Amino acid sequence: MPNINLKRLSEELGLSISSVSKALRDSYEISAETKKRVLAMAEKLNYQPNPFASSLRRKKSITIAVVIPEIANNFFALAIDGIQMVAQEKGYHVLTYLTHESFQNEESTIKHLQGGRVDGVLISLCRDTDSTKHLTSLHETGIPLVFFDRVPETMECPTVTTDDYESGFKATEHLIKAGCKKIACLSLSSLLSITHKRVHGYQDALKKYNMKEDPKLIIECTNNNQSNLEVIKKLLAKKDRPDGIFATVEKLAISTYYVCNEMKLKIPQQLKVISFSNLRTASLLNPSLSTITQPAFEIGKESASLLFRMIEKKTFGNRIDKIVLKSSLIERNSSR
Amino acid sequence: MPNINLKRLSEELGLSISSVSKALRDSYEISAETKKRVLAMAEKLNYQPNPFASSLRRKKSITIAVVIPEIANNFFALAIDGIQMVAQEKGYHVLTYLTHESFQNEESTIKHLQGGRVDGVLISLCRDTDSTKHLTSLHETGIPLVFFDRVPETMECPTVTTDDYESGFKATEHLIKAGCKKIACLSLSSLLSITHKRVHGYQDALKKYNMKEDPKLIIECTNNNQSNLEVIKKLLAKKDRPDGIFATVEKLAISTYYVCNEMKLKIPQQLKVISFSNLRTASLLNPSLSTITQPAFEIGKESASLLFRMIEKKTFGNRIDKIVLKSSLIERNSSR
DNA sequence: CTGTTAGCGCTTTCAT
DNA sequence: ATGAAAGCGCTAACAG
Repeated sequence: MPNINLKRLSEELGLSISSVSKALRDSYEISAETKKRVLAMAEKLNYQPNPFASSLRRKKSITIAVVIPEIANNFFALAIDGIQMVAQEKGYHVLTYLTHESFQNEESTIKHLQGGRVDGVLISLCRDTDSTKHLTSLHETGIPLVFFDRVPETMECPTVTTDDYESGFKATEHLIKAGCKKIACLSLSSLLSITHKRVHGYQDALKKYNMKEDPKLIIECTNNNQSNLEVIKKLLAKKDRPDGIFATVEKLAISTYYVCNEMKLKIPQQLKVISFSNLRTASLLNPSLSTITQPAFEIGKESASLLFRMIEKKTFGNRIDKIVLKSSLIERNSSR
Repeated sequence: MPNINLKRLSEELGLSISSVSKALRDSYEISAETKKRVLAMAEKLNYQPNPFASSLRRKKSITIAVVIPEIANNFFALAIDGIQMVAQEKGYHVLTYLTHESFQNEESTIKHLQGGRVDGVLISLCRDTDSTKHLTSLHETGIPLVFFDRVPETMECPTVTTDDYESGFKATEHLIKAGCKKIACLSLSSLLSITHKRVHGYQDALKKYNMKEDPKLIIECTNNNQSNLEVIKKLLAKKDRPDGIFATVEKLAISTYYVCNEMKLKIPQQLKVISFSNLRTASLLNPSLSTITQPAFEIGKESASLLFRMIEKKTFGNRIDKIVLKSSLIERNSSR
């Protein structure tokens, strides 16, 4: 902890503590002359205000929290980048919490945040979240809360998402047009808004092209990578294996690549794969991969901007913003 | 901010504030009976302590800061994952700051942290850092500081790094053994410990195999992606272009892939590339890529563990830890 | 324009 | 075993 505080500064300057405080906050009550002296002395002694004293008194922390399932994930890393950019502009600090897809972690994190440690919370739900009690409880304490990407489906709240349904539809359509007759869909969890909607788009695309939907082809994966690999392997080992795969999240696409690699299945000749992915180098490393790329950085920026509007009460009364951004479909020569 | 505090709790229970406080901290001065009552009431009213009051009083924040150049970067994302894991175990909060490779940002961030907002700092320097004044200043306030990966070379301090010199040596040797006659080296900045050491390894490998070192083949890149692309393009457009490239950081490898893609240069037939990379899927997407992979997650864990040892004063007096982990060289069929 | 004063909510002696 | 009281460092009325 720093040992040089307002008291010390004021003694050094022969001023009262409050005058020094006001000078430092550039109050109109203080003469330009004094301000200069104070600033100079603060600089000289390398004065750094104690943030806790200030937060305690002013009842604001100049800090926001970001709660996400994981960080070693291109989407979330980019989103955080966008969030940090906005936060930095506003002079806010950013606390990051990882839930590792565990509802328990999410719950306890949110509970801790009710202590007033932050002025606002950005959150992307974990795959197991099936209750919103902790979230409404946080909301009730008056702390602004914005959901991004993985949002609750049964709660009125501000959200920033992408066009999941449309993207799922288009991705599937892409595979159909590329000649696929049997398309599997890898989903994370039916509880999750994103996969739920993406799968719905998949189903409707099949319907549109009069392809019958086979429930066994919609595979709900777990949070265990090993078991996901096995399930995918089993799927692709079948004689009548699918000729197309729609992976609703990047991680499952990577698992698919891995299995194909192991089984010597050629993409796209033997299996066409399309996935949500923010692996920006994927098509550089393998030019035949089609992806749906979310504007992750923009999602981060939009979410943070919305949150700050709420913190600064610049958003009206009980208006609830729902921002939807567009993903981009990057089609490669998978039809070749 | 929460409205339910110790005062309210104590009124509800008919106890004094201090007794309630002690009960919640499980003090031996309080009877088991009372503790139970207090805990129950705290639970019932969903009491969350005000972290600022506590921090102000106890002069500790239960928070650490992580200062890194960027987050949309596989190495740093994984490192943060490791850091968060340890921090979470210890019940600490994690503040993240991005410098975006700007020395100014780094300086002002470090300066802010002198206010006592955190109990310790983990930092990986930005490419332009050429002074350690801000760092020694932070150190002098008594806040424990651990450097990881990008560490200062002119300052006695605890560090967690990988075997950069050896890896650079081996990577270059790999290219030489694969038949390369003219090997270029893409460096980020000579100010940076990691690239400095990696380039040194490159130079010594050339020496060992009696290949003359051409200073024009050691290319110091900038923080501007566009201009890096142009430099690489120019390098590869030459009639006597190199037949091997050693990229000291992942970003430059990706730029290289990109240029090769554009110029229709085949990797590895026409150009062998090896790079530091934590793009775990690289070889999945293109099986001919060789990489040096750093144990990023472990680096994060080790750094955080070391920091906590320092915070808890479990590390002796003026002992300075220097932890070096090993990278792994993943050799692919680039010699074919 | 400057100073005095009363807390913010919590921890921690020190009494009882 | 419990309570009274001081104070962490800062801000914001309110006086002067």
